[in-house]
Amino acid sequence: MLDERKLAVLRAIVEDYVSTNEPVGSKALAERHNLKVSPATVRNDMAALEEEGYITQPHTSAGRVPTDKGYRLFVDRLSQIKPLSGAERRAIETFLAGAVDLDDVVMRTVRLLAQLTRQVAVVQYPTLTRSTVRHVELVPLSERRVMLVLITNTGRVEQRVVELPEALEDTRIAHLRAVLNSGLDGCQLSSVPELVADLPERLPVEDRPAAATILSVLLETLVERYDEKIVFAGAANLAGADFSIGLRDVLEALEEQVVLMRLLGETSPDTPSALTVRIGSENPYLQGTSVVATGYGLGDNQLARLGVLGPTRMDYPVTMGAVRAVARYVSQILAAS
Amino acid sequence: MLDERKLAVLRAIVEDYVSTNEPVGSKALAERHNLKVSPATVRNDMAALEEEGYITQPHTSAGRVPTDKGYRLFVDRLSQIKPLSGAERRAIETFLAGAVDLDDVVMRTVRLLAQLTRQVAVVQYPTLTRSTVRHVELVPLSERRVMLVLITNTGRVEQRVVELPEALEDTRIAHLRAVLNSGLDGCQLSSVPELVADLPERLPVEDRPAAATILSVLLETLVERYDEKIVFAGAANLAGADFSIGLRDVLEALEEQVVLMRLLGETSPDTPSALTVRIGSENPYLQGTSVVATGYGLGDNQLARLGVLGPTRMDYPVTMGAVRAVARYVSQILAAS
DNA sequence: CTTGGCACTCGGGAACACAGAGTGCTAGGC
DNA sequence: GCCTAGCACTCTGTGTTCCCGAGTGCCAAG
Repeated sequence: MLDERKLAVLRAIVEDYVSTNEPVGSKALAERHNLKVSPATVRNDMAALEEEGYITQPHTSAGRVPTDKGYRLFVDRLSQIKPLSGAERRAIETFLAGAVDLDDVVMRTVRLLAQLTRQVAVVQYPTLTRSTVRHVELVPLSERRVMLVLITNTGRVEQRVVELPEALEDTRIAHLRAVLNSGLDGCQLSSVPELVADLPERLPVEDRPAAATILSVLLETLVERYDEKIVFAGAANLAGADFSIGLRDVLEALEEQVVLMRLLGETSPDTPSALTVRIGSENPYLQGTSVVATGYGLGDNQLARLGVLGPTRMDYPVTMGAVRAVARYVSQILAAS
Repeated sequence: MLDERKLAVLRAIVEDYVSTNEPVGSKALAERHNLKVSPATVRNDMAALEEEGYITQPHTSAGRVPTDKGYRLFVDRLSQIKPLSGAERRAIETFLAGAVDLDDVVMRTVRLLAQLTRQVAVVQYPTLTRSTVRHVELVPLSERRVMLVLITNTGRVEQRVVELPEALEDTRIAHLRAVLNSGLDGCQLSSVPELVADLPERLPVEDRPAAATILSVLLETLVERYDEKIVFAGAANLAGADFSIGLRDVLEALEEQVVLMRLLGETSPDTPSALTVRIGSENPYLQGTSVVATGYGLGDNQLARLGVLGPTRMDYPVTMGAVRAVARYVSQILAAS
């Protein structure tokens, strides 16, 4: 049905349309790419491609524009991910290496990605769920108040102030701390609830109320952050772009953690570092936009996702290259720290 | 020069223009506000106001539009800050009260302010400079690595991983921790550098290298965050608005911490809770926009600033009311926690 | 000082024509 | 059987013209 040349025509249409933002006609196409056939032949192929739903014309007698289905075919079979230049790679490396803490890593990553792709970049904070406990700290603030600090292997720190039901001496807090640490150190966060279930029973009876309070806050901390923090940058890049939906809708979506979360999608367990590309209407949450995303994190243990959001008319090979590269580098940084 | 009626005309022009977004003519003006004079008289007054530079006409024979100078006079002398409704106040209170930690307080505040004003809201994190040390914690991570945690009276937590020059036993870390806390507890952050200057000398000589390393990181933490974190929300509200400069420029400015910082301006030491209003060209960093900002924080000890950014054509009385109210409530919340 | 009258100006929308790009179709050539 | 050249057709976008109406400034009268 679609021979080699028709595919070449489709590829040429996508490339031209992406770079010029204008419907591409048969004549210009035959000239710019050396297809070695006449415009008339190209027109026949275009008619076939349109018949199959890969391209469409905005109005009679304008050039052709790829449909979502056309972009999909392009991404899946007609294009190759474009690797970054050496200069870009070095720039990424040095820029990310300068980060001082997790906040800084995430912030730098999202800015970098936005700048590299000239799109809106979205980065999810490393999820607690699969990370492990590195340390639990209890800091007495006053007689009846304790600060609970949870440190994970990704460098994330969560803290909560806990109001105790009764005063607790420092030595008893120290004991509790020791018990918590010996029980939880190195464990996956997701397994913490089971591990602490019977903990109060192993304590002296007079410590149990305080321990129960602290534990309930600890569990809350785990649950609350299940739907993770997520940040974006590069909104300025939306200014020029034209979406089929309103700019306002896109900006609103960007400020909704939940929507962003769904846009990034889920990491497939078998191929954690694969790139996910959702094109236009394939995207259920924000039609008219495309999302390129991937998981990142420590080794195979992908902790979170990052990606970019842009108009359907996007340079997919370049964008995919940038997303993949940034994901790799930030994973390295996380592993090293 | 400007009698009562001319001022009334100016006020009417500002109010009408803000609500309709169209140049306002003499006839409509005489009708809508009962000025009890004829359009012709209004025209004479308008001519005088234009002569003085308070209003201008986009083109010959269109209505009049306030100039920056006109808005300035309106804000200073012709309008009253509009208090929020009871329902709004209660909504603010309950919404802010639900915050779990400092991040959450700031996040909720900025969203609230954006929603309330339908503009872009900007909130600076409470500055470290004037806040005080509540606790310093050293957490041994491994033999040669320690996590330094700094907790302030505003609930802010800063953490850094410190690589030690040599292994250090837990008991010696505990001792160092005790020394640090007894020396710094309750002190203003700005005075920390002096306080720790001679600290290594008071320690056993074998602890000094480690102590020096830890202290240098501690000081870095203070300095690094001097230019504070700052967040915004409500970018979607820019979609409808028309600035004299490009939307892209505004969005870019919003993502630059430094620019945001300058936009919010500085809190005057004598009148810390006063509202700052910068109108259009008065604003050196982002012409064509207006900024309404104020300090907030604990009592007279204003810690940081918050405000909104919008088009020059903005409902100043309402916006000022919202900014003032939110600043008060968030100050309360901070004081209580 | 205010008011009604009046001529003037200018922006914006409607109607219109036109050029240019692109198409589909058909007939002829390899 | 596929490719190509030619041709008539169909759009969109742009530039032009025209006209209406809102709004003004000025003047003379109350």
